[in-house]
Amino acid sequence: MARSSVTIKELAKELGVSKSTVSRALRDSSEIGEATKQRVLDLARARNYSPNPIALSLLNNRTYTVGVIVPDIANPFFSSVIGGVEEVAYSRGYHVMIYQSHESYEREVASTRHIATRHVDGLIISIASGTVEYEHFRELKENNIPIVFFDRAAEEIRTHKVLVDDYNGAFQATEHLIEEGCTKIAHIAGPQNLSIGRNRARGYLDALGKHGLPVREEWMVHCEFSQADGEELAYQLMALRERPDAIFAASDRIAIGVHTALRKLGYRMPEDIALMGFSDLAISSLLDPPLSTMIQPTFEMGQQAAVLLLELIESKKPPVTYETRVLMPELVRRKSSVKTAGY
Amino acid sequence: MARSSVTIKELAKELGVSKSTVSRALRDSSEIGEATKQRVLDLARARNYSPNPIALSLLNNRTYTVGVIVPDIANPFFSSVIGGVEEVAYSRGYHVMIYQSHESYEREVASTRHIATRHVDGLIISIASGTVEYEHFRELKENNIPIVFFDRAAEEIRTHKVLVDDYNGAFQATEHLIEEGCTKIAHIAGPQNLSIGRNRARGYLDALGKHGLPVREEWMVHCEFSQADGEELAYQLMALRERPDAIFAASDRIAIGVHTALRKLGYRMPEDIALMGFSDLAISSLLDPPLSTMIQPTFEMGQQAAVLLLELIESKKPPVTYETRVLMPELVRRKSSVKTAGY
DNA sequence: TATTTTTACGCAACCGTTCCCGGAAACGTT
DNA sequence: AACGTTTCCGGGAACGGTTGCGTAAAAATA
Repeated sequence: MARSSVTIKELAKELGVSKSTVSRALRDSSEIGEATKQRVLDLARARNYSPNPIALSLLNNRTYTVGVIVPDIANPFFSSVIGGVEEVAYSRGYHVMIYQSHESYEREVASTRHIATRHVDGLIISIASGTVEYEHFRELKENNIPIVFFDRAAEEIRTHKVLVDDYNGAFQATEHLIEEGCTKIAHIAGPQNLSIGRNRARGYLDALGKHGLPVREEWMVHCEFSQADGEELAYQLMALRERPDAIFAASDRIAIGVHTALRKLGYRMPEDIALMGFSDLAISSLLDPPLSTMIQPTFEMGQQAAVLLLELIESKKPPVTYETRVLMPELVRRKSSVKTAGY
Repeated sequence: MARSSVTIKELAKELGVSKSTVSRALRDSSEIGEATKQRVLDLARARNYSPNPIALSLLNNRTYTVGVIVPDIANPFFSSVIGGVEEVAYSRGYHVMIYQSHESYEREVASTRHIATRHVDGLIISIASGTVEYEHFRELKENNIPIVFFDRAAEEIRTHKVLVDDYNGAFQATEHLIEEGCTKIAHIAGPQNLSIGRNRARGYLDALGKHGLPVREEWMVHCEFSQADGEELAYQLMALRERPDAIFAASDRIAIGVHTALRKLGYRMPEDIALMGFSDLAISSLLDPPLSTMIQPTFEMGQQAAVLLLELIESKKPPVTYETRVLMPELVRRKSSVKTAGY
């Protein structure tokens, strides 16, 4: 099946002028007479002409397309970020190609390489939890394709980054549990090869420290960002001789697993044990009891990432300094953690 | 920022041969001597050559890209379909560009046009609930860009379609409620301008008819596929003088709204009232009680749509006849509707 | 009126690749 | 030795645009 749209050459032949004249008339060049300019414009409109973007790409080595790689588009966190990216990209004439890494290093590398050969103008990415090597990002940079990281960044790659202040968020979350009167607070941490996993764990530890609460090794466990792992670890935690009176999960996915486990075990939240998640999942408010969590500014994160990327793309020379923007998550108090009156 | 990769011309100059020779050697043409072929291949590997896909696109009017337009990528139904599309597309060397219509007719038209000018090889789409005009699809067909619809199709456009048997699914769902002993079954239907809305409503009505149950006008209401609407309408239904003893919601989203309302009102499910949704949302199993629903073969739907589209793209001439594949949804019995023992 | 300037357009190269066509050298055949 | 075949490779057009440069005609100036 072939494409059929009108070309400049056809317009030119029909009007009896050269294709350069048509091209210039279309771009409203000053060196084309008013009369011919009108004739060209009229015919172009009549024939419903639109320039071939592929030819343009070939000419100026630009595709007006940005690639986005996320672990999973079904995750509302990522789809919301993508929404933000799309908004600013589309408004500035760029397309967005979305790739999924499915948390796999191999697929991330494959997608990155694909993007490189596809001559995408730039890449916005949140790295997969399985990624430990960053060579594929260096290759991109060597090809002069700018990158912006969001949420999960490769620390050693120098480029713009848009992050959430996971440390502070976790700190706030933990402090909230403390304010609710909990003293034996456990943490189910995320993968420690991801900075978000490490930072949330640090925030937890420092909050405990600030309030002089004990840090017990057996109360701090870690796993993948998965519901199944969360449920599993909740059983372990509650089986301990010294039970925690609160669990702070590093993500809502984990927290939902914990939630399921606690209900199965017959615990009441928050009376018996308080629960907090991280990164609002929209499902979280539907649970019974609804889950307290840290809301992340996802849409805004996408917008900012896109703004930074387009800046890189459109500037002639590499910037002198790279920027790291840090956005603040916000505490949402729901029933799973709020013991105090008034709720 | 410019791209930097090696071109055929550069390889040719370095080897002292013509670019046609290099091109042919790379494609392993039989009319190039073994010796030169090796030299070319070696240098190409050393210089890390990869052909410029843009130039290729320009040449044969192909982009090896398929567009996908869905109302909302955050909806697991659609993201799962996209997963299926990606799987077969990638395995056959195609890229996938994802667009969101956000249920808006205008955005759907804009995306469709965009896709047309972008010279995508084909389009896979599930139309927005706000779409009533199909002119933009005709334009695509005029440009010889093949389309495959999934789930929500434009009936008057002749092309391949992959649908779910909504009629039968709704029929099964309703029959299931009847088997559980419900006799006063209400239906919250979806938008009636979408075939999936209409077909599910028909399935509901016919199941009632088959079992000789009354069809009461006030027990059949309709709204958008939204949680808020579902909650709203649940209040209305339960306020009726003659209360239903079961509600079949046309989608899980609606059903979740109903679920919330019923709990707020103090009803027990399924004892006081049974509830069924449609199109498993993954959240549905986490509700208390878990929601019965009709699982849709989403991933498979994506695969089939992609297979059909690639077939259209790669065949020279338009097919003599267009195919409509109908996939069967599957009943999932959960607590919200199962009164009988053994659960 | 002769000369210079401006206006308005065409020619051709270019982006990176493929492919048709044509031709030189090496080879095989009588 | 003369001729037809292969084998192997280069030239150049084409895809659909943009753009630098050259130039004829028209307009402005002397």
